Amino acid sequence: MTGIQEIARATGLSKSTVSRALRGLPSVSETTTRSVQRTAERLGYIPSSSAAGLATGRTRAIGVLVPVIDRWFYVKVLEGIDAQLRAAGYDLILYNLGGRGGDRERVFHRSILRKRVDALVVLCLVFDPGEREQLQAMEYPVIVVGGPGPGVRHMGIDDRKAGFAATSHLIELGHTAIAHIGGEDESGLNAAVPLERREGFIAALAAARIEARDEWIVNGGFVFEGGYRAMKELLSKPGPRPTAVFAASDEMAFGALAAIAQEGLSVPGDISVIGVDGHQNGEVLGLTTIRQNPYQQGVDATRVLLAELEGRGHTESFEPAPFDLVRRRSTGAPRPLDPEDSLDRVR
Amino acid sequence: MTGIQEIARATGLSKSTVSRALRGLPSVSETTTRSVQRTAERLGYIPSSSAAGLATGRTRAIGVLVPVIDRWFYVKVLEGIDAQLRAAGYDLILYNLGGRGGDRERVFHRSILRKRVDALVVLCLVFDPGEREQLQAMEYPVIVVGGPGPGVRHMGIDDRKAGFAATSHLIELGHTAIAHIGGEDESGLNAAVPLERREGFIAALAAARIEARDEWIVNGGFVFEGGYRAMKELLSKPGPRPTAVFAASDEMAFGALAAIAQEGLSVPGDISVIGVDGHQNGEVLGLTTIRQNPYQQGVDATRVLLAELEGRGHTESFEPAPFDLVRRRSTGAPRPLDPEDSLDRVR
DNA sequence: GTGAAAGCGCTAACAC
DNA sequence: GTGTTAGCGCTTTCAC
Repeated sequence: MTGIQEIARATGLSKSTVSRALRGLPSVSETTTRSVQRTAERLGYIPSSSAAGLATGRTRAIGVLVPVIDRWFYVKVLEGIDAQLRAAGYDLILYNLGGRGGDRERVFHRSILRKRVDALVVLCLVFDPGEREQLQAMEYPVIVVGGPGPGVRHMGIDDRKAGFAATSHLIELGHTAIAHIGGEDESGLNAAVPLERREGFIAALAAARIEARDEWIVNGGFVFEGGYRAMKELLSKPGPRPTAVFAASDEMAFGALAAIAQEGLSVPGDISVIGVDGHQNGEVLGLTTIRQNPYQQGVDATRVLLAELEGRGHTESFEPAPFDLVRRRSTGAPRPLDPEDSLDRVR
Repeated sequence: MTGIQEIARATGLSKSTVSRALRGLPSVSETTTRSVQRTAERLGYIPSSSAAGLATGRTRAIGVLVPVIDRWFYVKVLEGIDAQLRAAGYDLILYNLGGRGGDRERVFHRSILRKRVDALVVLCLVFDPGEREQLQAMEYPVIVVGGPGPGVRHMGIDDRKAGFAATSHLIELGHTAIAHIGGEDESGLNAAVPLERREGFIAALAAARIEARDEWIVNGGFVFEGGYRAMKELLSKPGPRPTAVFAASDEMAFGALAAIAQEGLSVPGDISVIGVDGHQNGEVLGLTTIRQNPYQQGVDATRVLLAELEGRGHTESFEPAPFDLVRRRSTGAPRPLDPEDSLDRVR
């Protein structure tokens, strides 16, 4: 009900001065500013973001486009973005594609295009050419966190290297029978991350002259339950059993650990497990992992966008985000070979 | 760049007709509507939500206020809200308090109060009187999902009954040495939920004439790691060991299971565990739980708000949301007593 | 340091 | 079914 106008009337000032005072512009005398603020408070003034948005062309809101919400990585990035936005006084509009086929069309055609936001952070999505065109068309800054895609700059770890590092860790421990739980991300939304981690896996094997077995590469869909099922599948296969598993995410690794425990096997005695992410629960569970910092990635991405909105600089590409190996008790050297095998060797 | 005006010019129609056509109002001829839409498409027209918002007083956005993001329950409710909002063409603005002390002030004074949203869904928060006043002041509909608080209507399960049901299940199995992992929600934001579940626990014990032991009520902060630590604490205490544990959330129950496994004890042989929530991972892990449906609660809450925004009806209070007991392998009868005890009994 | 006036892009009476 | 006319509540030149 109360607008800037009423405050103007009440203070005997003009609308413009009130507006300036409310925004804390330096061109207003301190006395005036204080008086305006008091009056605003007293009258219960509530600014209208629509009006301000219309006048300035800025919404002071940033959109975040996520494939699905229910995933550790996305939540952590979201937290980082949110923290940064809060500090800057921006609001966060959440666009959830909601999994496979979760009408991207709607998001691209209706929501995002409404000039609701000043910029967009996209998590782990690869765009089709039409969508890229759309993004280009609205002129605001866009940044992808999490998986590289053609035509859009992105921020995140080098997933191929991460996969390589994880696998190399297992190899260094002496493993040669190594499986991989990866997968099409079940949300079907970004092929890049799972693919690259798998490539790293295969490259590491190749570098050690270990043959990759197709039947030891299974799909865990990047979720706990998927990791569990994938591990069960690996354990139930005829023939030799892998002595180590590289899971492309910690959540899948947790599932794998659950499956292993349920089968009465021990970790790392029977099987070593390594994940990727640095999920906090890994500490308690003793999961060795390739740790990254999605929260920080969210923070950094947001910083870049905010800087651009304020007209300071523009960055076209970024250093890969850092990751490191955290050794815990889920990985160890493989069991010494069976007696007969050993004898074979000795001969 | 392109506004409704340009379309008017290009089609030779008036601004108003274009506006109507764009919104698909029935008072416009089909021919006109189609022509307008084509032209809009051709010119790459992007509507301005600020302008529409200013003119109508509606933003077509709904705010969701969460204590923290990183929690299964909140994420599920969020998913439900989001699905409903998408269907209705509304955007979702996420206000994250970000844990204890996560400047509520900012949210209340700056963001929400900017008329950014038409309505507000609040997850599990209890407001202080000042905040309630604020909420009242801005006239839009508010609904709380998850924990009852004074002065605001809410939707969710009866947490006291849930706690009672969980504990009763353990008692029915024959347990009398029952511990509780609950806690101040570490985000410090809503006392109601943990308190009520604990009350239910105590009431169930009382109903069975079992004495509640203070040292068997421990704080798990509603997170996995907290559940783990709480369980460790319980196991390390001198004196008799509980034969069953009621964890106030599944995430804490998972942590408890991890701790139990790590101590070399068996479930439910040595200790039974029951949780609350119906977390999907509980299926794989075999966790008995009091299942609720936060997704649906999100959907329902949003429906109520949208209905009110469209002027159809207003509901002041709701039936408690349903829950049910899901029996899985984490609970069972306690071990028969020790021989000597049995002898004692026999005598 | 402050004010007057124009206008951001749309919607909503009200006419016709 | 379509056009005309006012605003919605702010910001922003441009004056003074």
